[in-house]
This record gives sequence, structure tokens and C-alpha cells, in this order.
Amino acid sequence: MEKGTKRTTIYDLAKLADASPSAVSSVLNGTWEKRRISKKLAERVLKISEDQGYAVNVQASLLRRERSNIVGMIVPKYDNRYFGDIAEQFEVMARAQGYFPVVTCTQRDPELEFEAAKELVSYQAECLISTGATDPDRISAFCSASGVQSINLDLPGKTAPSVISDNYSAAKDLTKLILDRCERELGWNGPLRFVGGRLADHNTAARLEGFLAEHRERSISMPDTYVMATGYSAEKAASALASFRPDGPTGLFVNSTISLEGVVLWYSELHNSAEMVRYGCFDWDPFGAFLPGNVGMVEQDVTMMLDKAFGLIGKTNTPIEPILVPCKLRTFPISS
Amino acid sequence: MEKGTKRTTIYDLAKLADASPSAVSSVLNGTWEKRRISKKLAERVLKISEDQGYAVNVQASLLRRERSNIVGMIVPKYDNRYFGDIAEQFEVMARAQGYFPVVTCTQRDPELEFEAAKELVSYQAECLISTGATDPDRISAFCSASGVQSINLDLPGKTAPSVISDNYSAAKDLTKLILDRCERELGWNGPLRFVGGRLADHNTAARLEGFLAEHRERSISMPDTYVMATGYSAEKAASALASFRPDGPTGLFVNSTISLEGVVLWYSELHNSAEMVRYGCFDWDPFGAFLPGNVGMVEQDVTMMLDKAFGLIGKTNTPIEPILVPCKLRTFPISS
DNA sequence: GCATTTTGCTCCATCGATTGCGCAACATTG
DNA sequence: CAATGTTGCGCAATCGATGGAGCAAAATGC
Repeated sequence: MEKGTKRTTIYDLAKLADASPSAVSSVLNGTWEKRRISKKLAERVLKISEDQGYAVNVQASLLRRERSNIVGMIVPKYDNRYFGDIAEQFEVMARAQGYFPVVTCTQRDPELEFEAAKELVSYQAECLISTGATDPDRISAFCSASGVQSINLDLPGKTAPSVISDNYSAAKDLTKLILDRCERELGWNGPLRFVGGRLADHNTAARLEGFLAEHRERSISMPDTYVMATGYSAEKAASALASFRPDGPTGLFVNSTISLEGVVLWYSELHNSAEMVRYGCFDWDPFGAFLPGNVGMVEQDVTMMLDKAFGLIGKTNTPIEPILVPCKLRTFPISS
Repeated sequence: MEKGTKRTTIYDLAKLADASPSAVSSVLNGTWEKRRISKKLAERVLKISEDQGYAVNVQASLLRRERSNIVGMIVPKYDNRYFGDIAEQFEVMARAQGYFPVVTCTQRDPELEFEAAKELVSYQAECLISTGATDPDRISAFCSASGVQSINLDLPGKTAPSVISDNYSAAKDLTKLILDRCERELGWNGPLRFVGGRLADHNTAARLEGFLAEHRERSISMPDTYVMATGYSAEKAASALASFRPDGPTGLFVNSTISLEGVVLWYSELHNSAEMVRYGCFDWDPFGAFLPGNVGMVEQDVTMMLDKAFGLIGKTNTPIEPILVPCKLRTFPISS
């Protein structure tokens, strides 16, 4: 059992089984019938291998083989359900298709993103999915120079195929929902405030467009100060709202669950005037339905996005035009 | 730039730089000064390497080297903030210490857990951290046979060092908080109901002990039916509570955020009688503070747990007695 | 000018698994 | 009994990076 510090190799097993390393190798990787190894020897080898706690050295194996079966993914954070779902479902789907998934989290740091991408390429990943990368094209360029396929998820790139949510339509629908509820429940007609996200981000920009379009269709004019794209942080959202104490009905379009944390904190400090506030959030969280004042959330369709992304793996003639995936709008009754 | 389908190797770079592969290798891995390669050649090689989009073949490199620098982690799910934090902080700390982190998610499936552990060992991981594994000892046994260090996190094992939360004390404190608040706000003295988790799990068992101990100290007797360890699922928690329509004050100890989802759903359907219900949850979520009826949550100290776990890496004389890390109790004012 | 040191590189074995090729031993056919 | 076929397995090259050993050329010492 104990091998000191060295790991067991096929050479060790070969000695114990009184066979050649090549026979052992073919038994362990399942090609023994093709190589006409007797069942007797195969069973002997398997037994010894289990007794010794043998684990193949993937480094050596991959070096010799042509394919690595590794698919890499980079995600910015694990701090919300959306990216958590993506990572988890990515792993499940990858395994189901015989891939070895490696997910790494890059803290929204452009340099770390690039370093992580390089690392995954170094591990001979066959494909790299960049989720919400700040600079997807830089990663795509590196991958393409290394002959590795890259796919963008959640943020479009110009040089690799992309799968993204239909942010515009979902934001427009959510805006409609919030405005309708404000009208029905508060007798108030907007305009809503837009809280969170970064204007430079493609997704925020697309959502803001949908938000503005819905207002335009209703001929509601939008004051400049109502757009508060304060970034991805609960504190920033809360402090942007801090000075705002509504004296009548009001409504908010919240651009991420992390911003929602700040909004809810602000909301909870309104006390009496809170019942005149309605909001909705672009992003989903299971506790969202129970937050007072929350009329609905947009849940991105992670399963479909990943299906589309996996559908692109191995393909060569992929469209550069982003593949848009519809979102699901969840509406909540107002909590009493 | 384009190399057809093959990736660039040091042999390709060597030809382009008119140098030997070993010179190229030493330039790229930073040992060139030690190996007395001229700065001139080094710069030439680096330039060419960048132009070619070269990425080292880690497979080949690790095969030759002695250390892999890979530390593996398995986590059950990414569907709550606790495991998300663990994965994220693990990656940050690992990188800070020069390791390459590989995290994989095993869906609470014992077989997948073991397979994932084997895979990480196959990748020559130097250490494997099993988080919340259903059968940590099986993984430890395999690792030890392969000469790989293993560490248990969040769940104790008998054959490898473990770092876990002090579930008993935190559960007792949370129970105390809920009982105190029930008494103060509802004039009611328990007993509380215990919802969620699996009794066979070490953590649930320890929490239940703390829960019962606090009741015992207050001489509150506990009916058998009040312990509803229905597993880790929102639906199961909700359906276990479905038939329970409190006609007076009541209180719940909720054993995980996933069970809390079910509890909150149940709570939201109580309407008028909801104001006579108080609950607290063992686990933390940023939206928890805003859920009506929630008096407090236990936040496990992920940073300290990981610090302790990293402190064990590379050590040989590690204690088998679990290292207990205190939790943080967050208390919330009742939302109006 | 010759011996010695230093500089700057190359050669080659090696890590562990894989796989085309080939070679005995045995079985079958005529 | 010779010719042919089949079974069962081993040999050795290979994947790409690494690093100890060693060798020629340049620099230095006397």
C-alpha cells in the first residue's frame, strides 16, 4: 500500500503483475481487448491496480494522447445565484458529454482573467468559455493564436462566437411590469430610476436601452439623474440612493442582485414611506420573491445558454453575431 | 501566427530563434540566468514566444518536474453563499500562495465525489480539500494510498485532519436568540421546531444537540415531531410544514438557506398569523436580514476556516481531532 | 603565448502512458 | 509434417519540457 512518497505507476504494477507496462496500460485504459490481452491477465492487473490505489498520471497520458477532453470556463464571481448556476450546470453538462470541466473564478479582474485563460490553455483545454469577461476579445485572440476554441458567454465578443441573454427585451418587459404595477397599485406613472451596473458594460447598456424604450413608448420623459449605474456593489447602490427619501410613490429598476442588496437595505430604512415603493430586479434570487416591494425579477435561462454554448464546441463555422437567449420574467404578488 | 491545428512547442520556438530547445525552455521558465543564457538570446526568445502566442504544455512540464502546485477542492453545490464563498476564497488564497486551484462541484453525490477526487489525484494534485463530503474517509483513504494529502472542510473525517465550524455552540446561541425573541416579542416560550438537514450528517447532528441543549437548560420539553430533518431541499421543508398552520405564537430553527427557502414560502402563505412567527437560520444569505420574521442567521467564518485549512497544507503531523472555528451570529431587528 | 577560468550554449536522458509493429507459441488445415 | 492462421504479449519510439553534464569559444591571468 504505502509507497513512501512516490505514486504508483504502470511500471510498478507491471512488475507486480509480472507483465509489461504496455499490457498494464491497455488494461487500465480499456483497450485490452483490442490489443488481445487475455481476460486472465486483465483481471489480475485490475485487482493489483485497485489494491495499490493506482491513479493514472493524467499529465503523462495527455502528453501522449491527442485530446485532453478539458473544457475550461472562467467566471467573474461565485457571489450570486446566476454565476453559481452557470458553474454548476457547466460542470454537469461537461461531465455528461465526457469532458473534464475546469472552472476558475477571476474576480472581475482583467489581468487575472487573462492569466487564468493562459493557464487553461496551458492545461491543453480544448475549448475555453469566458463568462462575463471584461475583455473577451483579448482572450479570444490568445486562444486563437494557440489553436484553442473560445466561446463567450453572457457578454458578446467581436472575434469569437457569443451566447448572451436577450437583455434588451427582458429589461423592457421588466420595466413594463414595474410601471404597470406602480400604476395599478400606487396610481403613479413613473419615470422609474435605474440602479446598478456599469454603462460601459454591454449588458448594462442593452438593459438601459430596453428600460428607456419602454418609457419612450409610454411618453414618459427620463431625467438624467435617474440613471444611477453605480457599478456592481451593494454599498455603492445604497449610497447612491442614500439621499433619496421619496415623499410619494416611486419605482426602481435594479440591475443586479448585488445592487439589489443595497436597494433593499435602503428600502428597509424607509419605514412608512416604503409601501409607496415598487421595484424589480434584473437577475434572480430565490429569496427575491419574499422581499417586500419586489414586483418581479428576470431569471436568465442558464440551461439554454449553456446548451447553445456546448452546441458550439467543436464547430468551426460559428457565427460571430451573438446568439440571443430569451430570459424568464418572474412576477411576484406584493407581499402584505 | 497560425499553426494549423498544432500548438506551438519549444521546438518550434527553438527553430525560429535559432537556438536549442533547452535554452528556450530555460528562458521561458525563468531559469535562464542560472543556466547562463545571454540576455540577448533570452529577449529574442521571449519576443518570438509572444509573437507565436506560445503557452507552455503543463502536461509535459509537470511530468518532468517534481511538484504540480495543484491544490484540488471538491464542493457539493454552488447554490448558496456559503459554498460560493468557500470556492471563491479558496481560489484567491491558493493563487496568493502560488498554487493552482482546481475546484469541482459534486452535487452531493457520493460516487461523483469519489470520482472527482480520483480525477484530481490523477492530475497530480498535491493536496485535496474535501468540503462537505458525504464520505470523507473514503476519499482520505484513496488519497493516502496515492500519497496525496487530504484535508476535510466543513465535515469531520476520522482519517484526515478536519476544519469545521463550531456547530454546537452556534446552534445553541441561535436557539437562544430565537427563544429570547419569541419570549420578548410574542410572550411565548417554545419549544421551537427544527427544520431541515439530515440527522445522519455530522453538522445537523451537532446543531440539533445545541438546539436541544438550549431547550434543556430552559427546561423546555421537546416533542419528537418537532424535529423535522427533511434533507437539503426547499420543497421538502415546505411540504413538511404544509400541514402546520400555527394558531398562536411559534418559532423555527432552520438548518440551511435551502431549507429557509421552503420555510419562507410557507411563511408567506400564513398571511395574518405570520406576525406570530419567528425564525432563525443556521447559514447566512445577504437577503436574510430583510425577510420578515427572521430574527438572525449564523454566518460561518469562511476566511478563518480556509486559513486553518491552508495552514495544514504540507504539514505531516496534523491532528485528527477536528479544528473548531467559531461562527458569527447575525441578529436582525424585526422588520415592520 | 600558453594555461586556466568564465561564458554561452547544446546534448541527451528522463518523467509515465500510449500504440504501431512484430515475434513467439499454439492451433488448425490439408 | 509443413503451411497458415490465431492468440497473447513485449519492444521501443513518442509526446513536450526539463536539467545535469559537458563542450567549444571567449576572456583572463601569468
